[in-house]
Amino acid sequence: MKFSNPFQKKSGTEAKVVTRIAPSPTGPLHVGTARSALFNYLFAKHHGGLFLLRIEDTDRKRSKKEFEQDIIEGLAWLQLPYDGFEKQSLRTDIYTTYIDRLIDSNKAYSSKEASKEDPTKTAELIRLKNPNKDITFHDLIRGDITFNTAELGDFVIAKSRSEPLYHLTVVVDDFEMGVSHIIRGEDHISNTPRQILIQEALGIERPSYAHLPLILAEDRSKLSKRHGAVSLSAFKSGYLPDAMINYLAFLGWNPGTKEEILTRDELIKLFDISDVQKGGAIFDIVKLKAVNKKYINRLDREALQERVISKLPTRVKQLEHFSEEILNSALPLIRERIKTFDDITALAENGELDFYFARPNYEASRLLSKDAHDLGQVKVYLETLHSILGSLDAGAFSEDSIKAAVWDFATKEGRGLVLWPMRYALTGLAKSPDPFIISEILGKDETLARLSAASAKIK
RNA sequence: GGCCCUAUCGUCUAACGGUUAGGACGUAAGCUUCUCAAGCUUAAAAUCCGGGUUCGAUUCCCGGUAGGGUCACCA
Repeated sequence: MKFSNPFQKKSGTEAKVVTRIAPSPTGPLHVGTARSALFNYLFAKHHGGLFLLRIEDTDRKRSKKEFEQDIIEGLAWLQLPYDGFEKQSLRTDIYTTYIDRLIDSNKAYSSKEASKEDPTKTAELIRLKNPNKDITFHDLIRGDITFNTAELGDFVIAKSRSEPLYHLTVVVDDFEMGVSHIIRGEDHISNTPRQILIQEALGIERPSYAHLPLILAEDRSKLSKRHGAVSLSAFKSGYLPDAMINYLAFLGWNPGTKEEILTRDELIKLFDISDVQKGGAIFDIVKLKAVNKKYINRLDREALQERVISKLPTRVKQLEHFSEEILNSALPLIRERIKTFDDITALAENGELDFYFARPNYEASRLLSKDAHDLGQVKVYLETLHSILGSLDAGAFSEDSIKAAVWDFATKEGRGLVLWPMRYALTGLAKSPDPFIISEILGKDETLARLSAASAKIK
């Protein structure tokens, strides 16, 4: 018994590489599935082929529309477009045809057995006649793998003619959709011999296989819910999709280039399935953040400003001097302080951004640097600073000119003794960017005003 | 437990029989405008163990050990 492949016939893609991901919508899109999608995508595009998405929702009870949505949105966020889409719940008739053929050709049989759910009832089950032989298949990453299928028995391929089960639907769909390369997680290795048995019973061609190493949690166990953020959607608010793609691509794969920040086109060009690692890799959020930072550094100013504004708590946006102009000049400073966009919110909540938009509040004694004891002296410094900066041209009130004007004086008196109170007067913070750049951002008038306010605090 | 897969710095990895075992992240120290951040420089840090094969093993083979996956009328 032979089946022709409808997909290949109608699209004339005989020699083409076709890959797919086949998630079941029983949970949100997992980072492991996302990486699987990436590798399938890279492999297909490297070979000028097609990448497909198939929702495996034959288990009606566990499948949820919202999870299907999450999977689709996740792929959209990552910008991994698929060239075809199928949903198994819509394809029952197709599976029935194949089940009938299997039964008609005596490769499978219907059997009445006690139901597993309710042992008092009997249920119909369709089982494959197992030829009980060794199956060896070639894995593009691991080489030949051999299983003795005898221990599998006559396994169940459908609950009834109209209720196909996973192994049957995968085989049928991969064939019907013309999938040439099945690239999936290592946890599917032991499913492969069953699926090959079904292919052989159907007389259809065996696709190529590649089993990806698993993404592991810190303790080297399979990454799962109990290890925290494993849903891709958890990364949408803080991370750039390109950064996620770049990081995921390098988890279990490496092009051997010195550069580790690569564009999508470069990844596609360089991707080679045989370079994929065999051992599992720990999902390292710290490294992900480092990659994300590199991408944030490359983000243009407008895009960054947009992200910053969306992350700022309303409390900060309501500060008296808040304006997008000031925010824009503070952007480089904010950029170098964040690894994810969520860090912006954290910064704001810690009060580290307030000084840009409001006069700081603090006790006069805080104006004293670590080694200083004389507040009266600080007052003199503050007044001197005020007069030095006051003589500067407001139009050229820049980081460099401010620094040039203040530097000699500060060096003569002791930099810490002068610069600490200057910075504190401007920010009210023990830790902050340097006083020169802050003065520039604040502008001449506001800088002078804060210096006066500080010296006024000292009696 | 059966079957299957895997094993290089803490982590991600390079090396495809011959290297002072390289890089990145992280860590430490130093430098750079007071503090912080960023940046730069430097440092510490690995071939799981035991046998083979070979003139020579991170690399090939075998065994052990360890870790992982899988054993549904889920996918």
